[in-house]
Amino acid sequence: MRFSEKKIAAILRRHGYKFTPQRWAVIQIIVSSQDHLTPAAIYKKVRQERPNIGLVTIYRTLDILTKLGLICELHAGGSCHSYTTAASEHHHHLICSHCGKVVDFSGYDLGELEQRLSRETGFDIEDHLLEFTGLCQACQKEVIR
Amino acid sequence: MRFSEKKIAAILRRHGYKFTPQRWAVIQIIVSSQDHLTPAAIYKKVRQERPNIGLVTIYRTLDILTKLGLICELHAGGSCHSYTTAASEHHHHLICSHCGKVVDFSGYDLGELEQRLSRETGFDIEDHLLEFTGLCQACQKEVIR
DNA sequence: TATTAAATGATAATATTTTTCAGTTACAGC
DNA sequence: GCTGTAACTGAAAAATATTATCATTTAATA
Repeated sequence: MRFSEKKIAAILRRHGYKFTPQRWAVIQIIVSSQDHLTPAAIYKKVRQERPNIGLVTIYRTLDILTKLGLICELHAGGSCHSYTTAASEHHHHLICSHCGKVVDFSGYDLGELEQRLSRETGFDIEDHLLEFTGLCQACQKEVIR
Repeated sequence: MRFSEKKIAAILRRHGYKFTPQRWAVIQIIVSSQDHLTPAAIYKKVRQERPNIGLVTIYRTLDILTKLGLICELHAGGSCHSYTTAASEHHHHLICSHCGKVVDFSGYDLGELEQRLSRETGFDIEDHLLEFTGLCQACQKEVIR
């Protein structure tokens, strides 16, 4: 229920954004998809329900949703500029390189490594990106390698 | 000496590519830069020495060098489609979000996590991406937050 | 040195993202 | 419920980024 209409509306308003049917449509498409989608793919899907929506609105909405932490970008496996639901507060991704399916995982602590790196390099570390790619169970059967 | 002219020439030839002055120029620019560069930035720099080089050659060379594992793409901190030297066999990155400086690190083993994820999700994991972002020592002094 | 497959640069085509702006809409305050 | 207003939208154009095509040139081999 993290992405109920009410909840999303509240989050947007709390940050000074309006809750519009266009934004809601974009969120629904991303949340209801198992895999990650590019802006163009989201545009295509959303237009099936709202034929008048503009691509620019997609880009603007993706920016806002990313800023609010409701969705996140993927990078590994050449999937730059693809988006998926940000299911939990802090998490990492496991991406199927064949079907694009995304599985979240959390509970892995990089704190110790972060401290080691800080100590060794003098960096003040702010953030990190950890993603795995591979074949999901379903695709392993399908793909002959 | 990992990127001596002789060594690079040998690697290219071994894989059926020719060693051209254009390719050597691109490699030198990337290797001699502390931070990561976009194709456009590389183009601009290389043109100072070879004004006739085409942008297409940059793209083609980046593709080849990436395939050969001599350079690698960065992703964290909005730096998608930037390239840096692949200094060692297997390594991860620490990227300064202010000046773009890249520090490599290795010796951190994700094998255990990988096995846990494999077991829990059924994925056959092939690859991963681990990058940290933060402020390098020099930039910490400069940037007021 | 001659041969040839591969690489180059110019140009055009395509794809992606951002900007601009006039008209529309959500929503806070009445 | 209405109204005023700031925020949002869609269309079009502009700006960027990337890829394809092709005639010419070049590196590498014998």
